Amino acid sequence: MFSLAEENYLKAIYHLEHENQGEVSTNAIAERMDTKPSSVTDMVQKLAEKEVLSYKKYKGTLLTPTGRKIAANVIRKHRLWEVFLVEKLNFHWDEVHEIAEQLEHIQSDELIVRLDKFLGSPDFDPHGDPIPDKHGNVKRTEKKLLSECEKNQRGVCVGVKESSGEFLQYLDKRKISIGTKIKVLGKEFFDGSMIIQVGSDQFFISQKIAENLYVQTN
Amino acid sequence: MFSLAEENYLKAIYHLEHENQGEVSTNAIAERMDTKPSSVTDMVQKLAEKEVLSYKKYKGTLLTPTGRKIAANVIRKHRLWEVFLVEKLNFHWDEVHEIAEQLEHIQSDELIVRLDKFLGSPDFDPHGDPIPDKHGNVKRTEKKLLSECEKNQRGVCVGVKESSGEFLQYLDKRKISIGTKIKVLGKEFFDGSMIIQVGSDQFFISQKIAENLYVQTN
DNA sequence: CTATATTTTTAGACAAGGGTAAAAATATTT
DNA sequence: AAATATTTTTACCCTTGTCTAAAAATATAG
Ligand SMILES: [Mn+2]
Ligand SMILES: [Mn+2]
Ligand SMILES: [Mn+2]
Ligand SMILES: [Mn+2]
Repeated sequence: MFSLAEENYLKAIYHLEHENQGEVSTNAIAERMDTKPSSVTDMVQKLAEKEVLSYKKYKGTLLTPTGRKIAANVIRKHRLWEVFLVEKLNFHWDEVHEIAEQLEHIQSDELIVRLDKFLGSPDFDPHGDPIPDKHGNVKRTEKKLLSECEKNQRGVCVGVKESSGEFLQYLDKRKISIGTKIKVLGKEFFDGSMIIQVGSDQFFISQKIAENLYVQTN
Repeated sequence: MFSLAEENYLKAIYHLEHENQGEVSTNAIAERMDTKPSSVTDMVQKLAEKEVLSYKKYKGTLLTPTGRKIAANVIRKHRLWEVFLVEKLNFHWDEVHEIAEQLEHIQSDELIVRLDKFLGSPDFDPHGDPIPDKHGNVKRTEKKLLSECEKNQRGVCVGVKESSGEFLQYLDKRKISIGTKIKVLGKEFFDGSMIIQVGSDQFFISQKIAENLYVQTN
């Protein structure tokens, strides 16, 4: 029904819509997909024909309900496969994204029904991101960046914004993973750096770290 | 390294080489891959450039050792995924081939190492076909078609030649699967039909059935 | 040993997806 | 309001993998 390339466009536009709250520009898509704006224009016009997104020249695009559902399903598959890779094949959470990028395009509804059951119908992937249900609905949780927390606030790590290997490996070294409790002991206004407590360890983190860690506060 | 299309050609040629013991003709490849001879000529010339097969105009092709290894690895992945689908996701053996056709192209050596371990390093797939090892070596077992058996011979079902849904469903109805013991009670020379015993059931099978069931005799 | 049939290759076209360069539209400065 | 900068689109080309039609090579029959 939809080619690998089309699925990747829909997924990228879905994510950009949520990040930017509104129409998605041609350039934004091109940058995200690491391709050229002219290629994006072509594809977006094709997808508009197929009625999975609305497009007006020079005005940007928005997914239709159909398009959003297709995109959410690809993301569902991506995240379920990531759970499989970590939980069943014992991959580390920083090793699974590239493989899931391939697996998310396998076409078989029954496969996903069974994979989901096999994994115990997980709600979140190994990076703390919510797994859309079979109808494309996502349970969005209250979360904020650690950098938005104040001194003495406590939170539980629920996800990462960045998920590069380097960053995830840093978190590992600091023994931070999904579910880890974090307390802000101090915050430097000049550079946004913090002193935090993780278990019995206390250490310094830069603003760059704090800006890429999602926590749920109570 | 090799595209999905290229992998499929190598796999088809690998199988044809084993079936026909020798060079594989352009037409044979076209028929197997459900494509046109002219397309095959194009692809075969490209693969010869890449030195995964040898090709002389009008003479047919043979895989090089490199080509054979690549093909065996695709087959390894196909069969390991089939084991996964049947053993872990509880698919039926007649439902897994199409999905494995997609999964066999996922590119990640580490994934296959771990999948193999997760499955307990199986030697055979759900249809009784041997799984090549990581070097591309296949343990070929002594097996023959049930149609080649004589009256009163006993054998164990070790595989199927056909693996269409219809055939596998027929076998199910008759309670025949890999490992099932079969005894030939009678054989009709006129049409090749047989009376066989499976467990406590005795029934008639046509030659078409007997020609598509592999057994190991002792 | 020709004549015919079959197989295989070549030549040219097409669709998908992507790239360059230039034109057109929109945004931002002055 | 013009001038300039940026974004977006168009026009055209490229690669992969496919197809049709015709030409060339090989195999088969008389
Ligand atoms: Mn991912
Ligand atoms: Mn993830
Ligand atoms: Mn199969
Ligand atoms: Mn099989």
